[in-house]
Amino acid sequence: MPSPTFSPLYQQIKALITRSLQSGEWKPGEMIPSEMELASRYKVSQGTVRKAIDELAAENLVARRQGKGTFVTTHHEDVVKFRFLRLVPDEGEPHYGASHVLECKRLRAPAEIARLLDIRTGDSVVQIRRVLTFSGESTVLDEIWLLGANFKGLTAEKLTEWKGPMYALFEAEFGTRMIRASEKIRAVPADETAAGLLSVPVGSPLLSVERVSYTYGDRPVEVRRGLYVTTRHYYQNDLS
Amino acid sequence: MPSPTFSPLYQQIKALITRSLQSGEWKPGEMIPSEMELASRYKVSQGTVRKAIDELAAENLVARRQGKGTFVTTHHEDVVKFRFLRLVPDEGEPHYGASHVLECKRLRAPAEIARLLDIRTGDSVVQIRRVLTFSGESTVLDEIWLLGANFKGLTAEKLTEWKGPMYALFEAEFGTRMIRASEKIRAVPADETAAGLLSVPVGSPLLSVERVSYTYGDRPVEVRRGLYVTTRHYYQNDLS
DNA sequence: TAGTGGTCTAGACCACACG
DNA sequence: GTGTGGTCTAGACCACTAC
Repeated sequence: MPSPTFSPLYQQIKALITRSLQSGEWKPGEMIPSEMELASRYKVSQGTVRKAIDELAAENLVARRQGKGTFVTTHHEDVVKFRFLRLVPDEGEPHYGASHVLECKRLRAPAEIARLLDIRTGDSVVQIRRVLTFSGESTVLDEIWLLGANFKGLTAEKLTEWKGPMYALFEAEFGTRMIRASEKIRAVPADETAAGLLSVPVGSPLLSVERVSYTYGDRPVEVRRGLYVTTRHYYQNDLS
Repeated sequence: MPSPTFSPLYQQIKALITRSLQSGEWKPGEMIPSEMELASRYKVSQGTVRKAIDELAAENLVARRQGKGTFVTTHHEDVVKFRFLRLVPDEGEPHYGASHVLECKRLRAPAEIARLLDIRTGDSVVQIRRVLTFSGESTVLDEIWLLGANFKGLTAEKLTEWKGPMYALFEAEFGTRMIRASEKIRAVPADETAAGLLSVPVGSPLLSVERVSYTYGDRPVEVRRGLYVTTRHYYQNDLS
C-alpha cells in the first residue's frame, strides 16, 4: 500500500531498517529479524522487505546467509577487512600487517581537513600517525584525522593494545561504522620524514592515497592520507 | 518450471540472454525485447526474466530506461567511458584527452603478456603505444597488447582517424566489447623513454597502472600498462 | 521438524516516454 | 492511448541449517 509521500515502499522500509541499524537496535555481527517478522512489523509483504534487504546487502550493510538469517556486517570479518585495504603483496596471500602508532593527539582541524570532514576550521579532531609493517618491512605511513565528537577517549594506548583492523576498534568502542570511502590516488616523491620512517631514499616514488570515509547518512568521519611503498606490493582495483 | 540441471531458472535465462548479446543478436546501443516478450520466448514468468535482467544491468551489460526499454550498453555513451578511465583533473570536469599513436604493430607475444592473455608465448598480438594529452599536457603513456586473433586489420591509421574512446572503436569495428578489467597500481620512477615522452624529469614518480581487460565469458583480450602523470590529475576510486 | 533465505508464479497497478 | 520498465502483493514451493 503506497504511502502519501512518494518514494517506493521498499525504499521507505529500507530507510526504517537503516535507522534501526544506526541506532544500534541490531548490533554488528547480530542477526536481524526474519523477513516475515519485518514484513508484519512494517505491515508490508515479504517481497517488499526482501527488496529493501537486497539493497542493504548490495551496500554491504548486512549479509544474507541462506538457512540462517540476515546479519549485520562487521569489520571483524575477514571478508570485510580487505574492502578497505587494497594493498596486496606480489607474492603470497593478502594479510594484515603490524601497526606501530607514532602519535595520537587531539587538535584543532586545519582548514583543508575541516572542509573534507564538513566541520568548521578549528573544531576538534583526533590525529593519528602510524606505520604499517608487512613481514618486517615498513610499507604504509598513515596520517589520520577523525571527527573529535565521535572519538572521545581515543588514545595511543587503546590503539596499540588493539589487535586487528582499526575500523573494528572504531566500530566496537566508538560505535562508528565506516560504510564507504572515496580515494584519490597519486604517485609522489618521498619527503625526508616519509623516507626515514619507510626506509626508502628521499625522492623515491610512493603511492599517495587520500581517503575520506563515511558512516551512515553519508556523513564523513575520517580523512586519511596513506603513503604506500609499492615495490613488493600493489594496489588492487577492479573496474566493472 | 525448474529444469533438470540445477541452477536457478533466472540464471539460465541470464545465460541465454548473454549468449544473444555475445552473438550480436542485439547490438550495442539497441533495445532488447521487452520483459514480456522474453518471458513468452523462454516460457517463464515476467518476474523471472526481470531478475535475470537485473543482474545483467548490475554488471553493466545492459541498461534499463523506464518507459523506453532495456538497451545494450556501449562504450560510446558518456556514462560508460569513465568506468575505464579513472583519471580525474584536480580542477574542472573529467574529459577525454587527445590520443597520439606512436606505434601499432603485430608481433609475437612475450611470455609475460602471453600468460596474462591466456595464450601461448609467441602467439600473435598487436602492440600499440600512445600518449594521451589533456589540455595540452602529455599525461598518459600507454603500452597496449591485444589478442591478435580478435584484432586483424587494426592499424595506426585506423587508431589515428578514430575520434573517441579506443574501446568504442574495438566494439564498433572488431566486435570485441570490454566488460570488466582488473588493475594493479604502483608508484614507479620515470625511465628515460617515459620521461621524454611525458616531459618530466627522469626518476620522477609516475602512477603505473597494469590492466587486464576481459570480454564475455571472462576471456582476457587486452593487457595495458599505463604510466600516468599525477601532478594535475588523480586516480579516483570508491570503496563500497 | 521447524525456521530461514531463495525461487517462481500470476496478476494488479503505478510512473514514465512517446506519438 | 499504448507500451515500457517499476512496484507490490499473495501464495507456493525449494534449498540450506540447526536442533
